[in-house]
Amino acid sequence: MSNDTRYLNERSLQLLKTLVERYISDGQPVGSRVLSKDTDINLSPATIRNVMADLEDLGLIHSPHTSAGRIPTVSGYRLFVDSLLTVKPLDSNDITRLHQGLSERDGDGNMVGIASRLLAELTKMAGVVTLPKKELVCLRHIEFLPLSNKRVLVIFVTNEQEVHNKVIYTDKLFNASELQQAGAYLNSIYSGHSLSAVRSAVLNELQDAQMSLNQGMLDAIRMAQLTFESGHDNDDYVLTGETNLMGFSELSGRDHLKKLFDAFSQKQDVIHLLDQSMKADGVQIFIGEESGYRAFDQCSLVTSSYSINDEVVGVLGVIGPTRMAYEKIIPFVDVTAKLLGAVLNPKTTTPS
Amino acid sequence: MSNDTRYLNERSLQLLKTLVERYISDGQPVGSRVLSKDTDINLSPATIRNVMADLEDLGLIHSPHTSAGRIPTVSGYRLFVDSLLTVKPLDSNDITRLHQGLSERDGDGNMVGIASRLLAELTKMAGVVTLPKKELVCLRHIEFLPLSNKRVLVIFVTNEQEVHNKVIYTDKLFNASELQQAGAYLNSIYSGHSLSAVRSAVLNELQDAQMSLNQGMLDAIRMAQLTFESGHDNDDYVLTGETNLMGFSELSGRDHLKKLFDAFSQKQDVIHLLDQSMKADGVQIFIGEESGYRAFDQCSLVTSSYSINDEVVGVLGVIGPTRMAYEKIIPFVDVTAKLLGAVLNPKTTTPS
DNA sequence: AATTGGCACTCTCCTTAATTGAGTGCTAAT
DNA sequence: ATTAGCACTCAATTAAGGAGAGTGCCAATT
Repeated sequence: MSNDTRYLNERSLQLLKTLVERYISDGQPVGSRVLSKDTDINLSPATIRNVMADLEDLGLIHSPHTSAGRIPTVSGYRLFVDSLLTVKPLDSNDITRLHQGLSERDGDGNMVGIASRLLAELTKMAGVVTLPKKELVCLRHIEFLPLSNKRVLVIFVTNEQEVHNKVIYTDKLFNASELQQAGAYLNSIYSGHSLSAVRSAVLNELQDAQMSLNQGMLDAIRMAQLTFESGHDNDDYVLTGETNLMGFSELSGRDHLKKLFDAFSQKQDVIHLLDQSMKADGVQIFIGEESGYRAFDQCSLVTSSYSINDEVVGVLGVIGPTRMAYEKIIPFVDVTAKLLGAVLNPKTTTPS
Repeated sequence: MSNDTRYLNERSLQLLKTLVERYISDGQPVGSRVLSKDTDINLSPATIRNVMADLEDLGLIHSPHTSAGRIPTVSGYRLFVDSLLTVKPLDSNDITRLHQGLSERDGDGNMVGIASRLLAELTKMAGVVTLPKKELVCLRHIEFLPLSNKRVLVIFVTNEQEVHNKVIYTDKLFNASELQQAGAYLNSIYSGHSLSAVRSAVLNELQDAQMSLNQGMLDAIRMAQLTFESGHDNDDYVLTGETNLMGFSELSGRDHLKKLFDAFSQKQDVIHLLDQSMKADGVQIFIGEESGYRAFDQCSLVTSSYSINDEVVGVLGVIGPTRMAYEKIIPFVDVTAKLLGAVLNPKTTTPS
């Protein structure tokens, strides 16, 4: 199972590379004959068979059955993406679409959702984007509107332009102008602070119960507490384009898709997987079983963390079949992550 | 093809009813033998075969092939839902879930999205909800925040608690307090008006160019125009739970699902279909080909319009296989529509 | 020593044929 | 009007027989 290139000469690697490329584009096990024609090295099928036997011994390829061609194993894919892949520059069409989508947003929706949709739409696979970490999301503006029955609609804006809203239940009845003052007060002291900073500051204020606070301020802080008290990020990520996965024959093994979609709605496993790639920055790839979750056995996940001001705040990526065009997807995910980071940054202007 | 009950005696109808029920629950063509055992009328299979032959002549049922049982035709289903169906009272669990979901909203999201998700989740099919008509959505609050590069983030609240946001591009640079004043001004004159009223009022103001307006007011009105100028409702409906449809074997005829999902993303046909049921109020049902769109051949659509203050403003519904449990879905859609209407109503308190 | 042609072998896929079984329609008996 | 009986039809399952693709190995070639 060693995927060390030491044991392989140039020619074997070249052959492995074209084999993987061929399998990715055709989806059929590739045999010695087609490989002999496809590659520029002129070798007879027999010779190629010898090489392939070696590659199989190393665990890089295997045949589904005696008389089929070979397909890459997970290790084979791994070697391919790590050492053999020639990444293509990003399609210029895609670049424009990305820029457009992330800067001119026409409809409702936050950037995270938009990014996810773009990933899915342009790759024709599933796109996933985690919500930015609370510690690094900063509050820009908060506002309260009265509803019936002591309920209050809270609207708050984070980072550059992410709008959130939530309904809270207050202890007493407030009128519109009281709420407006509360909002103004909170804006004056907390605007620019991270959400988690606001949360702990609020808790402190309430505990200390300083006499320097008048009733209105106390009410305001109490409302802030209700607003930020616990996960407004129940849904830790936004996943779109699941239906794109239906098109791939290798995933349509009946309950395979079912399992996959179940995993998506559990969220548990996906979150864990995405968390892993939070640590490293740059593009990371999970191929097939590497993820460790059965539901993703036939899938690959290409992720990249995205950052605000050089601090990693979230992860985004693409989920598709193992047999995906890595050379295009990798730069695509990379660029998207960078653009999303830029557009979320509250301090810089978005690149035009 | 007459589905007039005149031509059928009580017994035939009873038989048709149990046949449809049986087919809905089992998904298998039902033959004379099972029908003879299932129904309380004691009849031999032979007799039942005679009756079935009659029903087939009337176009209410048909066999897929010589030696299979019978399945209902579209007309058969139609007669069933129109005259034979015994609607079940709504499951009490579902009622609680609906109430919870539509009153306590914990996360982000607007009511339309929430309603759609509830429909999908509780019926295990696909849920769809159109956005309320602009003419009847009233503006409650509007607010502007500065972004970089002459861009302005607009946040506005409609009806009771629907939060929208949008980025507009202004002609000149505004600072935060200018924008705040503009918001205050617009709130004072337009709050409580319908969106379309605001739009036309704004246009008038700009054309008249009355001297009674100072520069700040003009700027405010100009921004209102940018905000409401054209469809912020590009996406005319919210569809969720598409993936639930994957589970139904009768839809999984390979490209059948593909066609269906294509239709969903086109939106065109779906919108047209939903518009039709906007006219009537109460629950409406499109069975199979009745919809007129090939993609929905194997689907039924159960819809109901929803109203604010007795004015129909939108439609919501459920999409599933023709073979669905109408007796449960119909009241479910009905209730959901009423609840959504209530919760959107800006003037009343939501029912606890 | 590396490469190649030749050949037997294996295994999937496709087609054809035979068997089974569920359900019908018709007819004659009740 | 209902029912039992019976011949008939047709999908679904199973079995068997190629056809085709690709391999592994060995001996011949460079």
